Amino acid sequence: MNPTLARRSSKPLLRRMKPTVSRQQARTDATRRKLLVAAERIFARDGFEAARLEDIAGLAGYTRGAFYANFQSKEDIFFALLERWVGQRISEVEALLAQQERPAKLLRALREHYAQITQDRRLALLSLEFKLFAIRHPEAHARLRARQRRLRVSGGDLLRRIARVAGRTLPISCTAAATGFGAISSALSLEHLVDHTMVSDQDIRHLLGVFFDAVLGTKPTR
Amino acid sequence: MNPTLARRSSKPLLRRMKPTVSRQQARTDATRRKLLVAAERIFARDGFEAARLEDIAGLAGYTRGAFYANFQSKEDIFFALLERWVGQRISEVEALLAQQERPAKLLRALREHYAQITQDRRLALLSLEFKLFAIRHPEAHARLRARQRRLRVSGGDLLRRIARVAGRTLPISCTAAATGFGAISSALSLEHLVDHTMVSDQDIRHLLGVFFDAVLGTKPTR
DNA sequence: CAAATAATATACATGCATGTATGTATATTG
DNA sequence: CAATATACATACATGCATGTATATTATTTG
Repeated sequence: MNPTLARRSSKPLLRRMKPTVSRQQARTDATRRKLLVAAERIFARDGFEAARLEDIAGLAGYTRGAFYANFQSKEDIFFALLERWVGQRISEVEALLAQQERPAKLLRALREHYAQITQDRRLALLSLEFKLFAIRHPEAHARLRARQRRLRVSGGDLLRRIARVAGRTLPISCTAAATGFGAISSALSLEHLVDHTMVSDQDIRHLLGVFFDAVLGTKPTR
Repeated sequence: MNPTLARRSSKPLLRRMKPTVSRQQARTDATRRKLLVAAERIFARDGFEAARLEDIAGLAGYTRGAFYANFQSKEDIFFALLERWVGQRISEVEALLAQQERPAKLLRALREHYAQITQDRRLALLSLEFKLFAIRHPEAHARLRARQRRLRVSGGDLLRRIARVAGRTLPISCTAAATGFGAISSALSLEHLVDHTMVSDQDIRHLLGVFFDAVLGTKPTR
C-alpha cells in the first residue's frame, strides 16, 4: 500500500522480516500502471477488438512479455481499466459533493464538470467501449453494469442533493437524470468528433446548458 | 435500375439486344440485398471489428464465396450498408417533411419518430459503429462524414421548417439541433441497453420530451 | 559479491479470419 | 438441348494476433 516508505525502511531495519512491499513490487506496480495508462490510450484509439496487446505494451515501453506477467488477457486489462476509471470518476463526483454547499456554485461546478467531460476525447471513446462491451458480452454484462451503476448512483446522489438544496423536484429519477447527463455529454462529444462542423463546441455548451436547465428546472438561462 | 420490368420484357421482346438486366442480375441483386440485411444484424450484434464475414454470409444463407462475388471486403459491405441506411433514414425524414403542414402535428410526428428510434436497438448500435469507424479511420472519415452530414442537414431542414411554421427561433443552428436529437436518442437508447434499471423507457420519453421542448422552445409540456 | 529470485524479452506454436483459386451448379443463348 | 456464361461453394494459402515456454536481465539476500 505504500511502496515508497517500505522501500526506504526495508533494507536497514527489517533484514530478517519479509518486507511486505519490496522494491521489486514497486517496479511491478509501476509497470502495471504504465500498462494501464497505455491501454487507456490504445483502447480509445483503436477500440477493444482492434486493440493489439503489442501496441499497449509498446506504448508503455515494454513487450508482450511484461504484459502477460501483469495481466492474463486483453479482457483482463480491460476490466482493470474499468475499475480504475470508474474509481477516478466517482472520486471526481465525490469531490464535487464535498465542496461548499451553496447550490448555485454546485450547479455551476456540475455544469462545468460535464462541459469538461465533453472536451475529453478519450473519455468519450473509452466509456463507449465499456458500454459496447457490456452489451455484447452477456457473461461480463453484470460485472460491467455493476460498476457503471455505482457511477450513476453517485452522480444521482449529487443531483438529488443539488435539487434538494435548490428546492427543486426532478421530473425523473435522480439516477435517470445522471445517466441522461452522462449520455448526452458523451453523445455530443462523439458527434463533435465525427463532424465538428455540424456541432461546434459552442453548440455543445448550448445544448448541454439547455438540457441541464430543462431537467433541473433552473432558469432558461443565461 | 429497374430489374423487375427488365426481366419481364427481356425474354420475349429483345432476343437480339443484350438485355440490360437479366434474370441472373435479379438473382445477384437479391443475394446482395440478403447479404446487406444479414450484415446489418451481424455488425450491430458483434461490431465491425468482431464481425466475421462467414457469419454474415451464413446468416444470409450463403458461404463466403457468395460474399466475395458481391463485395470486395468487410469495409466494402460496411460502406454499402451505410449508403443504404442513410438513404432509408433520409427518406423517413422526407416522408415527415412531405406530410401535412400543421406544425403541431409535425412536431408530434417528429417527437414520435425519435421515440421510435430510441426503441430500435439495431439502429442505435449500427449508427454507433458508423461513427466509431469514421473517427478511427482517417482515410474513410471524409466519406462517412459526407453521408452523415446529408442526414443531419435533411434533419435540420425539417427542424427549420417546423420552427418557422411555429414561429420559433432555435437557440442553435438547425443542423446542430438535429444532431443533438440524434445524439441524445441513440445515447439514451444505449444507456438503456446497458442498464435498463437506470433509465426506463418512460425516463427516455421524458428526457427526450424535455430536451425537445427546451430546444424547440415549445411548452414545458406535455 | 555470489547465489537465488523476480521481472521482462525473445522465440516459437497455435488458432482463426481473410482472401484466392478452382470446382460445381444454375441460368442464358442460339 | 447443347454451349456458354454466371453465381456460388469448397478447399487451400496466408497473415497476424494471441498465448506459452524459455532465455536474459535486474533485483534481492546472505
